Parts: sequence; structure tokens; C-alpha cells
Amino acid sequence: MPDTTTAPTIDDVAREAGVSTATVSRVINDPDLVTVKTRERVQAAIETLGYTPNFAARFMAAKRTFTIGAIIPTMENAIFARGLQAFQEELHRRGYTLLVSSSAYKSKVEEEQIRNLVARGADGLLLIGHDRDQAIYDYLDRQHVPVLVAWSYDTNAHAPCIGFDNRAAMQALTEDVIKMGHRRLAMISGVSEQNDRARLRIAGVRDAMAAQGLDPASLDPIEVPYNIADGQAAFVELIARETKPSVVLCGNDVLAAGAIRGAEQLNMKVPDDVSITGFDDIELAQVVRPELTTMHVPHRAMGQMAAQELVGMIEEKRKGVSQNLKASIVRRASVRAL
Amino acid sequence: MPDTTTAPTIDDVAREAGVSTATVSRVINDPDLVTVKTRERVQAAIETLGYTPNFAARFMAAKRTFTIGAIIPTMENAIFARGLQAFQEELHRRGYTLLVSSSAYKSKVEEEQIRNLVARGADGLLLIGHDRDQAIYDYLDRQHVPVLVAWSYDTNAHAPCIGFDNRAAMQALTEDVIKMGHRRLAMISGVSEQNDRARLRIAGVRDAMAAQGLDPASLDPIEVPYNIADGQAAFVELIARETKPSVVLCGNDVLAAGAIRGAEQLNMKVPDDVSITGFDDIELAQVVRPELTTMHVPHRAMGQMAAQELVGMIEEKRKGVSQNLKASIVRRASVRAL
DNA sequence: TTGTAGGCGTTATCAG
DNA sequence: CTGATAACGCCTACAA
Repeated sequence: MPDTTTAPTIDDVAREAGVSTATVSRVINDPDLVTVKTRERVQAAIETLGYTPNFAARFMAAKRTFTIGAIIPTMENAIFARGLQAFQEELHRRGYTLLVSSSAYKSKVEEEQIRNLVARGADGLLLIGHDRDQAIYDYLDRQHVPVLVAWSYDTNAHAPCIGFDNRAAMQALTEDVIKMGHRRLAMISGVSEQNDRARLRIAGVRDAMAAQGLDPASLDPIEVPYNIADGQAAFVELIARETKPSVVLCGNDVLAAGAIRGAEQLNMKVPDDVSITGFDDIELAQVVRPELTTMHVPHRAMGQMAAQELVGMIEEKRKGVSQNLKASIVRRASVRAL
Repeated sequence: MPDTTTAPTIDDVAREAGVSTATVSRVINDPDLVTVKTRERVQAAIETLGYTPNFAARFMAAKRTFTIGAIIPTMENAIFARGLQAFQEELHRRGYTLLVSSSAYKSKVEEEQIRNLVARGADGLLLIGHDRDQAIYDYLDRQHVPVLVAWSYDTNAHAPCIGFDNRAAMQALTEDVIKMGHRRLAMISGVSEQNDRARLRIAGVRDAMAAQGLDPASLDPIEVPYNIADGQAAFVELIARETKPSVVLCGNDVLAAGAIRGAEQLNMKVPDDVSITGFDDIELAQVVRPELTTMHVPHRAMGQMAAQELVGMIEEKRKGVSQNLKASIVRRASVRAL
């Protein structure tokens, strides 16, 4: 009598089907190696017992899990949602499962999650941005876990990446704004510590200022967490400065949405009294009024390509090749020419 | 010479520290059982080798992973984000790691993810809503994996739940609207198949209509996926009907945001020409213009309580106890009295 | 085509 | 307090 109080194992299936465990294993992993007849018998046994292979055991024996881990800074806003969705879809298509954790933008937490996912046998990891301790890369190296970085392109970095040039993109957007006549620039940035995207976007604004004859040092960005309330508060603070900005460049669309609220709060009209730009072009950018002028990021392409590349690295045991995707300016109503 | 091409194991640590593997295991899992001296020696060895215990092996031996799995319908919009964040934080506080997958509202995918998480040794599972095949609950039962359902309260269901009464909440919101003078109601719902939240919200609208002397059968909800574009299209379709609605009740805030865009597209003023309501009270509700009258759901409380309850079920090996949280109407500018 | 048996990295039991 | 050693469930040579 089978033990129903515990999950069925491959032994139970073997016994039920009257074959060896090796045969059961084969019909699961390489069905062609088994006669149709026995295969069917085994499958029936699996069915009636409701057997599911135990991943842990499988992993220990085979060292493969067909699982990929992704650690994103946050699930609270939609910044990574679309890209991750595409990543997951492509992974699914290739027979991999995605496990995701969020680090709340805390590097300690991220490290913990990385170790966790690795210890759990993730065949590969997707990380956002390059900024993290070298020790983590060393660890990943020792564990032979392929890592791919997304959302940021930087060939000098330790890991291959599928992303875009945050700095150049922000420079382009800023130059566009300057060319529309803006001279008094202000910026609301995400917290730049351990966040290359935020850091590089600030640098991009300064690049543009320098290129257009403005003083880069005069930019004094406010750094706040990426959420609407903080963006709003930062905007109010910015407007209170002695030289009131004509445009507020935001590190992302969420912050920009907050800035728009800040403007409302101060009874300022956007873009008549002040222009505002975002970054990322998430759905939110078209929901707020006025719609945001922002930098469009190819979220889905990035996610999909990342999946392809990471799976390639795993299956072909090769180094990843980085890709620099194109981000492009989307001009909408939140900026006006002066 | 230690093998540096492969991850260090407990054996390596034991050798390095000159103790047995059992001792190493002890300093990791129950440090008090070991002398301070040997403990320190072992910890040093762990440090220098960069050792991380292998979860799979650990799971096989101990049958515990301190991991909890959550499967949410989507990560693309923020509906579940805040609650999940709170869930994760509470879990982290209690020493558990959260692994999340998204099912894209597809029951087949969800089932796959469930099996995956279980096979992977999840100590417990968080699922959204009650609607799924009985077979899945049976499977979970056989595997002795505790399950908790969130976002929906229903004591007749197979699993304990931490949620709110979707039906009663929607009824309350609808009655509120009716009492403001609205008689021509229309609804944009999420796809209700395998989605009790959507289904119950429709029922709630009908309950309210019946209670207020309107004909429930006259409601002919349009069901679309939960996203802005579909909400917009549905709104346009609704307005084209022969009896133009005075209020459009939406299954959630995302759909409502879409409806607002639909109104803009048709040059209708909200709430002057048509009122619109949402559900969930996510951040989006306060970003759109006009701000949404909606049903506030206690996302964070729900997530936190779910974590507490699920951990309790796991650690005390007991049945879960359901909780009916209170959702409350938030009146903002998208509805006007007639 | 199928079966046998060793090993994967830990934990836990039982001695010492 | 510490050390052997037997599981845990599966995969994979190797044999038959």
C-alpha cells in the first residue's frame, strides 16, 4: 500500500509501473530512449500517483534547474515591469522558469538575494545595472553562474549587458530641451548611490549643459527615492530656490509624475510656467496631464534580448555579448519652447 | 590544494577548519551547540572559502527551505505591487525569502508555476483569489504545502484567505453612486473567467442595482484584460450604446484610467458628461485627472497579515484562519451627483 | 531497451 | 561537544 501521507517519489512510480527508476527518469528527461509501450505505462503511473520530480534532488544529481533568477530594485512601480514580463515570456518559450526577487534598492538585500538564488541552483542571473561590490562578481564567478546585466550599457563593466547608454540618452534629451531655449535647468534624480542609471543620468545632464555652453557645476540635483510623493516634494523644494528653473529634468517618469503634482500644488501650469521631462516612457507618462516628454526605453526588446542572451550563455557555456540598444526622445506636452 | 573551479562544499569548509562536516553544519544551523573556539575557526573557514550552503542538498536533508512562493496574475500593473511588497517585508523580517512568479492571468501557467514552486521546496504558497481547479488544491494537499489566498475573502473556499469581500465592496460603491442619482449604469470588468475578484465585482454591481430598484439584468458588462488601452476601447464601445450611461463602473483603477482616456478621446468631460469609478485605490488613482473615486483596498495590511498567517501555518503546522479586511469608499472627483 | 549502483551536499541520529 | 554515517530523491555512466 502506497504511502499517501507523503509525496510520491520516483521509486513509487517505478514500482507502480513495474520498471526501474532509471527508466522512469528516462521517460521524464529523454522519452525517446524508451519503448512506447513502457513509456505509456510509466506515464500512466505518474499520472495516477500525481508524481512531480523533486527539483532539489534533480538539481543535485544533474546540476541544472532550468531556472533563472532576476533581482530587480523594486516591484512597486512599473519601471521594470514590462521588460521583466518580456524577459519571462521569452524564458518560458525556451523552457526556463523565472524567479524574481526585489531588493528595494538596497545593496545588502540584493546580495542576499543573489546568494539565495545561486544556492537555489539558478542557472543564470539577471541583474539591473552594474553598480555593486566586486566581491559579488567574484562570488558569482566562483560559482560559475552566468550573469547578465540589463538596463545599462557599459562595456567596461564586469558583466555583459543588454541595455542602453543612460548617460548619452539623458544628454540627448537635455540638449533637446536646451535647444528649445531653456537655460535654467534643475534636476530631480533617483538616489545615485549604488545606482549607475541614476548616476549616469545626472552626468548626462551635465554633459549636455557643457556641450551647450552652460555651467555643469550649476546643476544641483536633488536625489530622492523613486516615487511620486518624493518627486512632488523635491519639485516644491526646487521651485523655492533663488533661481527658479524653467525646466525640471526628472530621473524617471515616476519622479516626473510627482513633479507634475508639485506644480499643481503650487498652482503652476505645465508647461507654461515650468517644463518637466521624464525618463523611461512607462505607461504612466501618457496617463499624467500633460503627457510627459520623456526618453523612450525599449523595455520589451531589452527583456527579450536579455533572455535570449542569457540562455545562450548558459547553454553554450560562452561569454555574453553586450548590446547597446537605442533609446529615443518622445516629445509630448510637458515641455514648451521658450 | 582546494579546487577553485567549483563551489566550495561543506566538506571543504570542514577540512579547512579541521573539523567534521557535522560541526560545520552545527555552526550554521545551531551555533550554540558548538564551542566558541571551534565556532570561530569554522566561521573563518567559511569566510575565506566564500562558502554558501547548497539549498538543494539542504532541502533534501531537512525538508525545509525557508522560502515562500507567491504567484500573482501580473506584474505589469501595480495592482499587486504594494501588497506584495509588504508581504515580502514581513517575510524577510521572519527569516523567509520570497520567490514570485506571474501567471499572466492564465490558469495553465499558474498551475505550472505552482508545481514548480512546490517541487522547489517552497514551504508555503500565496495565491491570488480562489478560482482554480480543485485538482490543484488536491495536489497541494497531498504535498502538504500550506496555501493562503489573498485579495479575496470567501469562507466557503478550499483555502484560508486574507482578503476582503469583493462583492460587498463593489455593492457598496455602486449603491453610493446610485444614491447620488445615477440610474444608467455601465461596467467595464476584467475578464471574469477563473477570476473571482472580477466575477464578484460584477455581482456586487448587480446586487446594488437590485437593492436600489434597478434591473440587474440590464447591466451588460464588457470584459477586457486589465490594461489602459483595453479600458479605453471598452469605454468608447459603452458610450456608443443606445442608452448612454451616466456612470461607468470599472473593475479596477487601471481600467478606469483607460476609461478616462476614452472620455478624453470622445471629448467628454469627467465627471460632467460621465462619471467614472475605479477599484483598488492604487497610486494611479490619484495620478489621473480627475482623480478617481474608487474602493480603497488595504494593500499593505493585507500583505503583512498574509505573511504572518502563512508563516504561522507553516511553523505551527496548523490550519490557516481567514480574515475579512475592510475596504472603504474613497470619494474623489471622478463622480458627480446628478 | 532496460537495470544496477554510485554520487550529488546537507542534516540528523547515534555514539563516543 | 564532536564525529561517523545513514538517509534525502534523482540522474547517469556502465552493464546486461
